[in-house]
Amino acid sequence: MVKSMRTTIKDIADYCKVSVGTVDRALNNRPGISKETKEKVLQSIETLNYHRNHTGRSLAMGKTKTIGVVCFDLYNNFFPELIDTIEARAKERGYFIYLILTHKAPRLEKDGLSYLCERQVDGIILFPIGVSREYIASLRQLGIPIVTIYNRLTADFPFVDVNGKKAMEDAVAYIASKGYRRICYMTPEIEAQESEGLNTYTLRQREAGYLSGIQQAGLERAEVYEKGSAEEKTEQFVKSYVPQERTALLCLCDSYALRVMRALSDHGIRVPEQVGVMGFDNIASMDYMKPRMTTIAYSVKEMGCTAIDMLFQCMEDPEYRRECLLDYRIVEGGTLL
Amino acid sequence: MVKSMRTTIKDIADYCKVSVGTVDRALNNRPGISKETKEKVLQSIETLNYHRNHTGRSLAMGKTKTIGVVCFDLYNNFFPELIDTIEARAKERGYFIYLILTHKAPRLEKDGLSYLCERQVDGIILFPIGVSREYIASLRQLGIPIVTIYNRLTADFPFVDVNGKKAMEDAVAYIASKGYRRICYMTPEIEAQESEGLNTYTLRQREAGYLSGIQQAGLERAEVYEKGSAEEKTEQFVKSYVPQERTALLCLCDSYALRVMRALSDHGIRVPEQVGVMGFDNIASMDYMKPRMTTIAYSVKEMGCTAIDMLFQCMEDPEYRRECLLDYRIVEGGTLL
DNA sequence: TTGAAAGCGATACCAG
DNA sequence: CTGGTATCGCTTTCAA
Repeated sequence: MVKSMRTTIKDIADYCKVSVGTVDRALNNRPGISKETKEKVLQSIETLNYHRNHTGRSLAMGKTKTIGVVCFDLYNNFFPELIDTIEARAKERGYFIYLILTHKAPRLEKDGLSYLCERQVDGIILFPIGVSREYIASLRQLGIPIVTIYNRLTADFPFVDVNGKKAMEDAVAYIASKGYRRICYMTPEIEAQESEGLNTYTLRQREAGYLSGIQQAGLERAEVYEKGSAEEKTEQFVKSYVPQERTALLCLCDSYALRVMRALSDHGIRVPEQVGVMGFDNIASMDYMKPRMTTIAYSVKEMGCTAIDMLFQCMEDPEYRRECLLDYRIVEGGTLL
Repeated sequence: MVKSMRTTIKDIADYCKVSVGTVDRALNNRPGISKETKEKVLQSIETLNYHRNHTGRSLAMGKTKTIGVVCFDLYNNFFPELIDTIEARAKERGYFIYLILTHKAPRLEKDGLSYLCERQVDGIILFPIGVSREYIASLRQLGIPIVTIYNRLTADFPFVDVNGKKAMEDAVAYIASKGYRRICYMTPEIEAQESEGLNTYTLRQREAGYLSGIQQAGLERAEVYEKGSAEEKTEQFVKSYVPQERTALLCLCDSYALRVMRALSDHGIRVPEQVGVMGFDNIASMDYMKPRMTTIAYSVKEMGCTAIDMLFQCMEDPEYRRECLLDYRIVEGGTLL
C-alpha cells in the first residue's frame, strides 16, 4: 500500500472542485456532463500530468485488456512474424501482449498459464506442448478463452494451423512428379517426444501426409527417419544411399532441412545433384541461400490474424468454436532437380 | 464492475470461517498464524480452485511485477535471443514481459511508452528511436526506471550495447592486415534518418569506428556508402570497382551484408574472389551460408542479462547509473581472402 | 448535470 | 494469533 505520488482522478477532482464521478465522465467520454466542466477537467489532466491507472481500471471493470501469448521460443523464424502480427492487431484494439516462452518444457508452460490466470488476462493464444487429459482439464479450469495454434488439443479449443497433412501429400506428389522414385521423410523424434508426454499433433499430421502421399503416388515404400538427431539420421541415410536410384529427402521444416543439408555436405553428398531436398515454412533466410530451398510457403500473417481474430470472437462468445486449416503453396527452388 | 465468479480470498475466508487477513497470512507465508488455521486455509484453496488476483494485488501493493520491453521488431535475428534471455531472467524473479514493437515509428513508440505508464510497469527496457530534447523529457516524466539499449540517450539513462565503435576500428585493422588497400563502408542512410528525427547513435558509433580505423591503418581514403538502398549503394560501388585494387566492403551488420552480397552477385561480382565482405552480429543463419561470413560476434545473452540486471538495480535505486559497452570478437570466415 | 458511496480483490495496520 | 477496517485508483449506480 505504497502511496505513489502519481496524480489520480481524486487529485483532479479536488483541483477542479468536482467529484471523481465527474472526472470519470470527462475522461471516458461518458454522457451526462456539461461542455464547460468537461473542458475544465480535460485541461487539468495536462497541467497535472495525469496518466490513468490501468490497474485500478482493470480491477473495477473486471478485465485487463491483455492477452497472453504462450509459445515455444522465437528461434524458428516464423515465430517473430507471427508475434509481430498478433501484437499489431491486438494493439489496434487496445490490447497488450504478455509474452511467455516455454522452450517446450511442460513445467514452464504450466506455470506460465497459471500466472496468466492470476493476472486475469482476457484471452490466450497457445502453442500447446501438453496433451494429457488432466492437462486439458486444467486448461478448461482456467476459465479463460484459449485459441490453440500449431498443435491441436480437442474440439473445445479453437485451432488454427497450416494444413500440414495435405501440404505434405502435395509435396510428395510434387517430388514424385519430378521423377524421384525414392522419397524419404526426415522428422524430429516423434515417439520419444510422445513418451515424454509432449504434444506431437503437427509432427504426426505432416508425417501422415507424407505417408498417404507415398501411397497415392504409388511409390514402393515409405521411409521415415525419426530416431536420433538430424545429423545421426543423415548418417543413417547416407549408409543406404545408392546413386542409381533418384532420391529425395522431404523434411519436416526448413530449419531441419538446413541441418540435414549441412550434414549431407559433411558426408560429401551434393544437393541437388545427388540428393534432392525439400523443406517446409519458407523461412526468410532462404532468400540468401544458393541453391534456394524448394519448400512449402504459407502466410504467417494470415495465421496470426486468424488466431487473434478467433480469440476476440471467443472472448465475446464463449461458445465460439472453429478449426481453421490455412492454405499453402509450393515454392520451386533449386534443391530438387 | 462485472462480478466475476472466480473465488476470492473473501470466499475462502467465509468458507474457513476466518478473516481475510488470516487468509492473506496463510497465502503469503506471513508470520502470525497458527499451523492449524494455515493448514485449513491452504487446504481450501485447492477445493475452491482459488487463483490469486494479481490485479487486486498490484493495486494494493503499488507495483505490477511487470516490465515493458520496447523494441523495433523481431526480425534482426538477434532480437529473439535477446528477448529470450530477458524473458527468462525476468520470469525467474516473478516478472512478466509486455512486448511492444515500434517498427521504428516514433508514433508507435510514444504511444507504447505512454500505455506502459498507464499500466504501471515497474521498469522498461527501451531500444530508443527518438532523440529530441522533448522526447527525452517525456521519458523522464514517465517516472519509470528505463534502461536503454542499442541507441544511447543521455547519461541519465543506463545504457548497454556492444562496443560498436571499437569493434569497427578493429574490423578495419583486421581487413587491412589481410592486405586489402581499399576498404569501403556500407551503412543504411544515416542523414536521412536523422532528418526524420530518428536516433542514429549506434549507426554513428560504428561509422566513427570505421573512420578512425581507416586513419589508424594509414589507408588513403575512407569511402562511406550511405545514400540509397543497399542495392543502389552496391550498384554505385560496382561502377567504381577496379580489379587491380584489393577491395573489401565492411557492412553495418550481417543482414545488410547479405543484401549487399546478393546485389554484388547480381552484378556478377564474386565474393571473396573479387571483393571481400565483412559483417557484424554473427547472426544464426550464418551457420548455413557458404562461404561463411567474416563478421563480429558478441554475446547476445550477456547483453540481455546485463540489461535486465541493470533494470532491476534501477528499480531498487533510482539513482543507479551505468553505461556498459560489451566486448566482442572477430569471427574469421570465408568472405575475406 | 452532478455528487456520494459502494464495489472490484488484495494488503497492511491496529486492536484485541 | 486473529479480526476488522482503511486503502490502492477507478467504475458504476443511485439520489439529488
